[in-house]
Amino acid sequence: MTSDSDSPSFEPRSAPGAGREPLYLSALNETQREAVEALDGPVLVLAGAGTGKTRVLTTRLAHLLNTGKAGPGDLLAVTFTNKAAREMKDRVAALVHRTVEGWWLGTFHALAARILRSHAEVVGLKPNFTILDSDDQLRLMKQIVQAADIDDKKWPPRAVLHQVERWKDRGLGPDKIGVAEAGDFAEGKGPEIYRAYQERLKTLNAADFGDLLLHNLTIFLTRPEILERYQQRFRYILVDEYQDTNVSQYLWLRLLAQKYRNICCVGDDDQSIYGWRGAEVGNILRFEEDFPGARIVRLERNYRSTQHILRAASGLIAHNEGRLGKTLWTEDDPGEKVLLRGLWDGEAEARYISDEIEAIERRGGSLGQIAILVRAGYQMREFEERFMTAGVPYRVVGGPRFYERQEIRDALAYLRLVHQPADDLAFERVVNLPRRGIGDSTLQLLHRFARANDMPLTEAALRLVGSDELKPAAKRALGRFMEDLDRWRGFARDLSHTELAERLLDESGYTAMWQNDRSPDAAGRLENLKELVVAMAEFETLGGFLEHVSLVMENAATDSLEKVTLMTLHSAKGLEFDHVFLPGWEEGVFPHQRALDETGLSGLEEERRLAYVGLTRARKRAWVSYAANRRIHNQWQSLIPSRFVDELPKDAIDRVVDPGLYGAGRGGEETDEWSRGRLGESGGREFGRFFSGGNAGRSTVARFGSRRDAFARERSPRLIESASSSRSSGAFGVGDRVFHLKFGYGKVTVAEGDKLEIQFDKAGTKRVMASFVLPADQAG
DNA sequence: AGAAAAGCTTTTTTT
DNA sequence: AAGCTTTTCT
Repeated sequence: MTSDSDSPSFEPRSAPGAGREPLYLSALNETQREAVEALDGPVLVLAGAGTGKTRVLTTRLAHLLNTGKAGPGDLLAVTFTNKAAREMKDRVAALVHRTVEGWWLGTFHALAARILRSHAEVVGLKPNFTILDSDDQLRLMKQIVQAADIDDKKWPPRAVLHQVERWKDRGLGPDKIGVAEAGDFAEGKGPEIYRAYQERLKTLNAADFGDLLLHNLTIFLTRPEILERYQQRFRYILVDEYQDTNVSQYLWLRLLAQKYRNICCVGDDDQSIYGWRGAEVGNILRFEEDFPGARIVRLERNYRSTQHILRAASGLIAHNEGRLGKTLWTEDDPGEKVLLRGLWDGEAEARYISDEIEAIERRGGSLGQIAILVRAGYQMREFEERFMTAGVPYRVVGGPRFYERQEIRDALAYLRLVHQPADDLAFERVVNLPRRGIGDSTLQLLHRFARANDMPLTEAALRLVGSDELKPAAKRALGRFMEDLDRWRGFARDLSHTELAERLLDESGYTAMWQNDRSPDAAGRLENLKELVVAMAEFETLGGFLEHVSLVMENAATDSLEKVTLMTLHSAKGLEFDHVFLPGWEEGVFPHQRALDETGLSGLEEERRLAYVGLTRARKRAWVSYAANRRIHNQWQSLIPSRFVDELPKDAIDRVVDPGLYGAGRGGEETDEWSRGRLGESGGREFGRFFSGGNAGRSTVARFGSRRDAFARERSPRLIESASSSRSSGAFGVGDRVFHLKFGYGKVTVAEGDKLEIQFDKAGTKRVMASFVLPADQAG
């Protein structure tokens, strides 16, 4: 993953302080070494992209242990993502030749959850509280917003939830929201809604992500003796990606570090890309104020990219104001210039990139070293389709997640309900799934009763079943469900959690529901349910498993096959690839329109940092591309190149623009010249103003839907025909023999809707679209 | 009650 | 294009 993964191994026997210095130290450059050896006192490491940040962090941990200054139990190491936590764990384990299980090394959220479980009662929770995911949060907020009697068209629950989360990110509880802060948001009812939301959470015995940190702060501030215990324990604190911390994470760290002041934060202000989630670059800027006498170390030597790539990235980021300022340099070759390409439309762009990929492959490049980094998830589809038709193996990182699938969430709801009876959100989800004859009217009654008595739905249900409030049919149905629940909770005591899951899914009729379902994806869902039970086996307890699910929502099983990686720029942070493609550099797409509309200049600068992150992922070569036309929300729009395109220093790029773009007539060179002139300096800035001007944004985008559709149909009638004709010949299933024009005969090994994975007799395993293959017996 | 059909908005990035 | 909500039909 990182360039310095080939670091020399840690040598436990090269005795500390005994003249000969450990190998892991002499492998560092001077500044890295300075950052590693400054063990005591506050240290801020400003680590530019590709300067060996992870190596510094892991070596520092090893060094702390090796010098005997600290044992594993004295350390707190915090990262942002699970990916980063896992990488640090792996690398530290390799460095010190021992397991790191049980260490306080993990994400902010995981560590805060761990602390909160130990002191839940301080904030009115039970230790088995549920951690809500965003889906649960939203459903909860919907209920609150409806009850608050405000116009939910004007104040959609989504937006309200977002605001509440921002308050939480800033460490503000409902009582700290003043009138000025509340403004006229949600008709001035912001604090009221926030308070209601928090009360509901408490009734549900649940916490959302923001609560994990916020509750920690409450515990630390109201119970100094508890804080003291943790301060004492964590003698040395390390923080990764410090530029992404929000206020409550910052406060959390500051409290914990207050006693020993041995805190080392590593970050890069130029890579701060989570402002929308409450991250405060300011945290990095004020480090010196909070920790007077802090040592600042700058890592500026880049070991990853070529000179041209670095120059392009540096030139771009130089357009931002308010940076701490770093100058990356490298001793690497100039390398190839960044290739900048303008194309007709999104389809042409995808085709161009897949052609380039095949060319790289022919030159002996490895697919695993190629990444396509997009601004937003919806941009991925175009590439997926292209890669499937071209037979380019690819993997999507951060795509639809296993634990977010409907059937998995349903199954989890059953488990949650057994584990934590007050989990109303889980109750609502499964009470009538499969159908048990418990309909809306029964549920409404149930809700009203629960609300009125401030009790969880389960308890309300029990009471109602014991009364005559319900119609006999509903009473019987609900009664049976409650009996079932009771029995399952008994299983939770007596059986292993995997057995529990199996019986639960079976006896609830949930499995049967899918077995009786005739829709094409039912089989896949049943498979997923089996997989879920298998995944559970890796955990000791049901609670442990549920914790994992809510905190580590990640994709299962990444195979080791060589594949092109497709992901968002955000999830690419911290990774690197030989070849990086950056498509979709158009105004409104990247920088994203909403970033400009909602946060203006600071939003734009964050987008620019995102571009910087993208470019600096590349080791050998980077491609930037933009399309003149693109279908967005099912409408064709014509787009102009991103302002970032013009901010790339001319001497670091090669620019090729397809003829006929941007309204010019047909023809090669002249058109090219025209676009260059037009899009350079003044042109680009002029266009840019339309978009940054706020309300003007969308209206400047030309629309020509029907004309373009006709054009597409005219141009490729055969493609459309073949697609529809093969669809009529029926879907393919696993095991079918099929024929593909390019790859010949093969057998279907995986079928996901119209995406197939086929084991070809001659060409190996490929992923292709169903519309491009025929049943083998019809091929001729 | 429940299913099917017909509108209607929606889409940034993630722990 | 897809998901969600509302309406309509059985």
